[in-house]
Amino acid sequence: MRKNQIRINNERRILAAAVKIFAGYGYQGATMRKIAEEAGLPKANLHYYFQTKEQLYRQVLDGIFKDWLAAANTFDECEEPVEALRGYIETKMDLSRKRPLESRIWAEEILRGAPLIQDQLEQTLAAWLDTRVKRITDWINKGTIHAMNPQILMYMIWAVTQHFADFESQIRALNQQQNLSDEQFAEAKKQVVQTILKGIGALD
Amino acid sequence: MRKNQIRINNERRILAAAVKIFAGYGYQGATMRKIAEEAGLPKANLHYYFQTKEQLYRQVLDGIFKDWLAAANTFDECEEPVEALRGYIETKMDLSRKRPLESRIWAEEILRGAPLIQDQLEQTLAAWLDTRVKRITDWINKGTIHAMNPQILMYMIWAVTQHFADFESQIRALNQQQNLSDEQFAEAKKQVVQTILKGIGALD
DNA sequence: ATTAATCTTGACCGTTCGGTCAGGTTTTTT
DNA sequence: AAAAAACCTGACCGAACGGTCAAGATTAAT
Repeated sequence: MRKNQIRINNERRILAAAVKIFAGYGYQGATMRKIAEEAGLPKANLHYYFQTKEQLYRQVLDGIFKDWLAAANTFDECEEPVEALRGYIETKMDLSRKRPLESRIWAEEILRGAPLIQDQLEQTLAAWLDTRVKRITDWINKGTIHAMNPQILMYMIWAVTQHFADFESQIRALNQQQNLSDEQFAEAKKQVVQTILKGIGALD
Repeated sequence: MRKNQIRINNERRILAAAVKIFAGYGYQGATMRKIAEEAGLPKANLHYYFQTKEQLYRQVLDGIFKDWLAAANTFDECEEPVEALRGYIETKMDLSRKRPLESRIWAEEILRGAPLIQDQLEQTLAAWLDTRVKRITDWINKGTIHAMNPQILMYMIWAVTQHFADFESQIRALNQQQNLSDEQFAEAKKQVVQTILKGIGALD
């Protein structure tokens, strides 16, 4: 069942190029020509490995979705809200720092109304969210954090952490045309964690 | 200098249609045909009022940018951080609720690297941010709120408030395929204000 | 060594894109 | 009422799009 090495290599090359181009131009703005150029392959070759542009795009989205869900590991492993939420927020911040392109592709897909991943959102992501909501509800019932709507808390965490990837160009324009340095980003990460944890009453 | 009423009417119609189509499909995905259809005018007529697609898009962006900046009125008028920030956050939340299309167009523009509005970000928005940063710094020096990076606080506010417009389709998928009701949105608004104000030490 | 399977690619196709334009109609000015 | 200005629009254009295909090159299986 192991695929030929040639296929493995070329599919990886094409997917990597597709991530760059989709992130930079959006689904409609990305063209098979640009992706082919980025991958260093003739356009017809792309259609040999991926029949259509939409199919290629779907595979890119699938990869992103898996990273998305995997980021919750720390959340699940820790008992107390401070460790669990700090770990989750930090992991999501690191993901925004290391894979901003993927975050932007995801954001654009949602922005357009999630035409291709609505099912996954309603099924997989909804179930994923449900189990985390239950854990947060437990914390609230124990009085470890303030009473609140757990879903809205998750939205806030997603919004803030992904903002540093999705709105990178705006942040750069407001930071003397420089991307955040590692030090600045570390400061941002710390402040985000601190503000949210304090905001929900998990600290002090 | 007053323009003909015909021109005023048609430009408004076209701009309204353009907002819908640009928000729904993105800049590249939007076509002059779709905008013309939405406006109920022949395509050639659009080019009579707006020479190019890019020019039409620029005017849409300009309108959004003005609303963006105007939302800071409460922020400027209030003396104390609790009133000022609560007012600003609530205004931004209301804007997300009432004009989600505009928020999405803005988000997509930033996502693509702000190719058309980089200058405005670096000039106007940077100056705008600067004066608000100074006010927040004053509060910090007075000890009214915790020590922190004011810019990052603003990023957090923007991220969270705009998330409810930009990621509406994701929120809907996680809310039994229903958009947030007025009651749910009011709850979200309250929780966002509460979490941020508490998070920066402005409450208790 | 031969066959079979996989991979590669330039040339091509129908469609749709943003944009143009000539010529007619309507509105405003005189 | 006549002239001028503004407005309207079907038909058209070159360019670029996603996708196809036949024929050759390369690799794997026998």
